[in-house]
Amino acid sequence: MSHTHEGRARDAGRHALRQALRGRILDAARRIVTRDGFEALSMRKIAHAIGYSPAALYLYFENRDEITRALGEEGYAQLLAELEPYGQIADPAARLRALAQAYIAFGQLHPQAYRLVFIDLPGTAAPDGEPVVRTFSSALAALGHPDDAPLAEALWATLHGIVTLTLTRSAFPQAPLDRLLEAALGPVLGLSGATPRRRPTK
Amino acid sequence: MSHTHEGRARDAGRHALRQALRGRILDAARRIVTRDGFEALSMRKIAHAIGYSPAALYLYFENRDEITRALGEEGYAQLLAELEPYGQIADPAARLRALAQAYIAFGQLHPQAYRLVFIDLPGTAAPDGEPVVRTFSSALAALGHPDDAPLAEALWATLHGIVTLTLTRSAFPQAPLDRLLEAALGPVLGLSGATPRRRPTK
DNA sequence: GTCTATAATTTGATAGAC
DNA sequence: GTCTATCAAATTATAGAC
Repeated sequence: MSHTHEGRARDAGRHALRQALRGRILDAARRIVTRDGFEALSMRKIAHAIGYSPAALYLYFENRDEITRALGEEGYAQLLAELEPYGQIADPAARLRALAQAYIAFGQLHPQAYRLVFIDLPGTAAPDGEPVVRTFSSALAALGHPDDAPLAEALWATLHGIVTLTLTRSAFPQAPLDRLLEAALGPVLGLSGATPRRRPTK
Repeated sequence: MSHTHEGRARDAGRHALRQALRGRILDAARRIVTRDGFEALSMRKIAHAIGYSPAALYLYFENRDEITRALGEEGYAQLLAELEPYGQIADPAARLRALAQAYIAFGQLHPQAYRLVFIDLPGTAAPDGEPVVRTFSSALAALGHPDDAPLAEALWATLHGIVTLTLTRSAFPQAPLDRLLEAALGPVLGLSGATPRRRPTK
């Protein structure tokens, strides 16, 4: 055991190198998934992408699953990070609208990442509830729907449905996205007569 | 060429036998997908299940894709058939509610079929719009939302989101399903004060 | 029509040399 | 640490005998 001062320093160096290589492996894996989808990911392709042999990967990751799990957590964190700034908007209606738009935009911009996190990988059960739902919950509370968990989950389902249908059904949606969002959020945002952009009755 | 009377009769017989075997192949394939999921489907397993060699399947189907395509169309038709009776309900609100419940129930009862149709297989672009959307559209029209295509698509997205999140995220939903549905449909069904099952203000 | 045999790939993972 | 070589399994699909 190398528990001298020099030993510790050496260990720290090795650790940093190890982390660096783990990072390169994940980078390569992410590129493959982003470009060709989750199905196309294989240990061989990752190894080839970083100029190593397939066997070398097993020095840094237990197996393939550990790599995909890391990618999934990364993607989920990225989504939350993307939403975060919009969660700061003061006006509740504007906040909810912006969050919903950002959620859908993430799905459109990173379709493979979205698939990976919400379709391909088993849902990592969060301890204190899905963070996405909590984000929407607080916006809903500010809108006069305090602690309306069902509404928050329904809203999430709607956004998730819009993203996934867009990803998998070429003919969806027929209507423009902002009309869809309006239809989905309109009722929540309020208000009988306050529907924006109503056609004049002629 | 056997274009005699007897020849035609023989052809008809062969055709019937051929169709019967196609049916047995699809039955076996459906059982495999239903039990183990789309990923588990292989030509070998189908062949083994019906007591034939893998090569024999290629006499009845061009390739694996033709089989999965058939399964997909079948599953979609099954969903529509399941919805159909509820589409006949006279009262518009009851009709919409029943359709939504039936849609979700289908997803819960046939999770692998639902995955196959709406996740695993590329969406078969229907010529005159998604039949599911048309079903909801007509119910919405009867509810005072005539030709509100965005609303119908948003509703479909919500139901699709509920089904797929239930399928893929073990912790979804937290709220009971009927509360979710209420939250999703409440605004569409009407009505400011008409929310059913409201808690007494104490 | 059906089967046997097999080609051509691809995969995850490991043993052992260096 | 890294690589070469390889195992053990799968897969779709086809050629050719019967």
